[in-house]
Formats: sequence, C-alpha cells, structure tokens
Amino acid sequence: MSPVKAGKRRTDGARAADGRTPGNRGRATRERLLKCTADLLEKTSYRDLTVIEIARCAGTSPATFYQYFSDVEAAILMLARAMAGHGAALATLIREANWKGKAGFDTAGELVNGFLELWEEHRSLLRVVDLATLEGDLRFQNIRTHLLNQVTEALRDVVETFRSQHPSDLDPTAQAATIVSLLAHVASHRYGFEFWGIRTDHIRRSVTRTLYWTVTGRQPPGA
Amino acid sequence: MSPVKAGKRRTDGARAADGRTPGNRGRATRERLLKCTADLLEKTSYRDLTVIEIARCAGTSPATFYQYFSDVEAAILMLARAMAGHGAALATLIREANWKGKAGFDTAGELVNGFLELWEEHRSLLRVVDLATLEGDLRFQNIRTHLLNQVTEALRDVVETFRSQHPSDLDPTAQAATIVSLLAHVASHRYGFEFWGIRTDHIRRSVTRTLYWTVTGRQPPGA
DNA sequence: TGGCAAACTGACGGTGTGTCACAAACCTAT
DNA sequence: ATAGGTTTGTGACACACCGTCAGTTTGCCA
Repeated sequence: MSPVKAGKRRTDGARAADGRTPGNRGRATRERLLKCTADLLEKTSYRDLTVIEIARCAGTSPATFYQYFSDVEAAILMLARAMAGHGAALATLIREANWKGKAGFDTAGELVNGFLELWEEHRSLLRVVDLATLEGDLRFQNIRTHLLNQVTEALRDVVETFRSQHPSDLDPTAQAATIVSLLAHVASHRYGFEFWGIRTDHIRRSVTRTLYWTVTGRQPPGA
Repeated sequence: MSPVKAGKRRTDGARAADGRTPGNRGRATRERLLKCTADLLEKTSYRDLTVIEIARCAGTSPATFYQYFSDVEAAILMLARAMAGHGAALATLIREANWKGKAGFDTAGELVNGFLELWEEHRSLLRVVDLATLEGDLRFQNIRTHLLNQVTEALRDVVETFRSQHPSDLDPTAQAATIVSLLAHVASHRYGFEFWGIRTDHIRRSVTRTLYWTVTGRQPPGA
C-alpha cells in the first residue's frame, strides 16, 4: 500500500508544493482536490477511496495531488480541521442559553438538534475521524477532541452550576463527557435507528430528557 | 483497488474452496488465516490491512487466502459474526437480574462493566464493524444489530415493566436504544477519555446512574 | 502402491502508489 | 512583445498489492 514505508507520515500543513509561495492557480486546484475528496468520500467507502479517482475528478494527474497532500489521509485531515470549528456554535448555545425549568428543557432540545444537524452535514467525514481516532491516530484524535471538548467543557460548567443546589458525588466532567458521548453516538447512528423502525423523533425526545436530567439533576418539567 | 470490479462482492459463507467438501487441513489453514487477520487488525490500520501480510503471517501464499475468503472484508465479516453471539450474555444479564432499588443499581453497574469488557475484548473488530455499518454495508449492519438488538430488546422490556408504575410518553424502544447508544459509545471511546484525563471509573459511575434512571424512571438510591 | 480429491502455489495482467526530472503556464520588468 | 524566473502540472517509472487460473503437491485410503 505504501511503496516507501519511511516517507509516508510526512508533516504538511497548508503547504504550497515544495516550499514555494502559493499562487492563485495553485490554491484553486488545491481547493478542487479537497472538494473532490469530500465528494468521493460520500460515494466511496473509505478503504476504496483512491488518489487516482480524486485526481480524475479534479481533472488533473495523480502526481499533482501529491504536490498538495502527502496522501489521501492528509487531504481528509484538512477537511476535518475545517469542520472542527463548527463545535464552537454548539458550545455558545450551551453557555448562553437558559437551563432552568421549561426553557431549560427547550435548550436541551436545541442542543440535540444541533448535534443531529452537525452530523447530518458532515456525516462521511465524521465517520473517518471516528475510525482514525479509535485507531490511535493523534492528529485525528486532536480534531475530534477540539470539536467535542468545547461542548464537553461548556456542559461541565452548566453541570457545576446546578451542583451547588443539588449535590452529587459524580465528577462533573465525566457527566458532561457521558452526555456528549450519547449525543455523538445517537447523531451518527441516526439512520441505523430509522432502518430498524425507531423514529428519529422518538430518539430525539428520549435523548433530550436524559440530557436535561443529567445536566440539571432534576426531573424534566411535565414528565 | 479491485481489478475486477464486478466479481468483488461474492457471496461466501463458510465455504470450502471451490465447492469441495472441507477437510482437516483445510479447516486448519482457514482458522490460521482468521487468527492472523484478527491479530493484524490489532496492529495495522484497517485501510492498510493487506492480504499479502495475512498470508505471510499464516505461512501461506496470498492465493491460498482467496480460496477461503473473497477478500479481506469477508474474513473480517466471519470474525465479526463469531463475536456477535456474545451479546446474548448481556441480554441474559438484563433479563434475569433484579432492577429494583439498590440491587437494581448494582445490576446497572454490572451491565456497564459488561459493555466495557466486551469492547475491551473485541476493540479492533468493533471499530471496523462500526465504520462499515455507518458506510451502509448491510452485512455488517446486520451483525451490529444482532449484537445490540438483543440488549436493546431486553432493556425495552425492563423499561416497560417500570412504565406501569411510572407512566411516560416516551417510546420504550427509543429509550432502550438511547441507553445502548450511550453504553456502546462510552465503551469504544474509553481510552480516549483516559487520554484526556477523565478516569474510566468516573465515567462508569456517571453512566451507571444515567442507565438506572432511564430504565427505572427513578432517582438512583443514595444519590 | 496407485488413484483421486483436497490443498496449495507460481506466474501474470491489472490497478494503485509515490517520486522524479522535465515541460507548460504564468507572471513581471524591461 | 519578450526574456527570465517562478509556479504549476505531468509522463514515465519502480514498486506494491489484487485476484485469477492452470497446474503442482499433499494426504488419504482402497
């Protein structure tokens, strides 16, 4: 799979070719290659995603691809980095919304929806990020963390707020991480549920209630 | 990646070579190949797992591999099928244990441990099962469902038991699926948590409490 | 020991990878 | 417009893996 075992894991950020200053045309093809990588990732299984096809789609030769990325993974890494920022919006939602009473329950619902939408938007990318993370790839693990940690930390702070009124021996960070796990997994397996006859809407309500309860430590209003 | 695009997704169960009756030597090498596939899956990333290496490990030629499996995925599929049965033990635990009061809380803890152990045992395999499932591969999706559905259904029944005393408008199946999502995700990202300073033990307690509450609809005892 | 099915493999055409050295396209200053 | 320099693209290559098939080896037992 990798003819030159050594030279594979090259470091490369948004590098321009060898080390030259990037021009206009260059950025265009780079963008085209990224777009094609993303598109093909939707249609092709990760294992079968190939440089040749990406190049063909972008209307260039495979050699050109290697001028911008060291391998397919590197291109996916770029896409993932671009996506990771989107976690910020969720964190902001958590921090600025009201978590008390009925309004709090609505906030929980919005957060669940936020997760479902984020995963809907970046489904195929998140698949690979998850796999690579589980395989121990630190670069992807960092991205995943960057994405989810913002949410986890925001949730932890909310949990701590309620802790004063409602003491508990649980670790707030662990509770927040638990919730984030739930949200991430449900969001990514949404279609799996539907396939087996479990309506997304039912899941949404169930998760919302669990979320509210775990964060606030109280029974949801009107349950 | 696949020279003959057509002939790839061949059907093959525990088939013996072409159509011949399986002998003793045959089963042995088949087993050896499976073992090597499993071992290499631990060390190699899924994307880089290759027939050549599997064959080398098993001390045979690559051609031999193709006498038993149509491709690497098929071998992994076999391993996954063998593992899927292990969900039964968890379902039994759920069905036969007591879910009331303090004993119920202990049951919840045991279930969480059961998940952690199952994932510990089959980490690399479950990674691939998850990816393939999310990529829409029905064969893997079936395996994953077979594994998790037993648990989900058992939990749903328990949820319904409590429902009579504690009415709710939530769909019991959705609640069970929610819980199973939580358990599966936490089990698979266990090391990720530890890496970021969240002790598995804290997660375990947090999940146990959420599990107990969702199943019974009551505050855990001694909280 | 001969015969026969089961098990294995060498060799091959096809496709993908990753690296060059070189060619083409694009400035920009004269 | 055009020469000279830089950026960008590519053909060709050496290597690795895939998946097939014809033909060989192995093991069994009559």
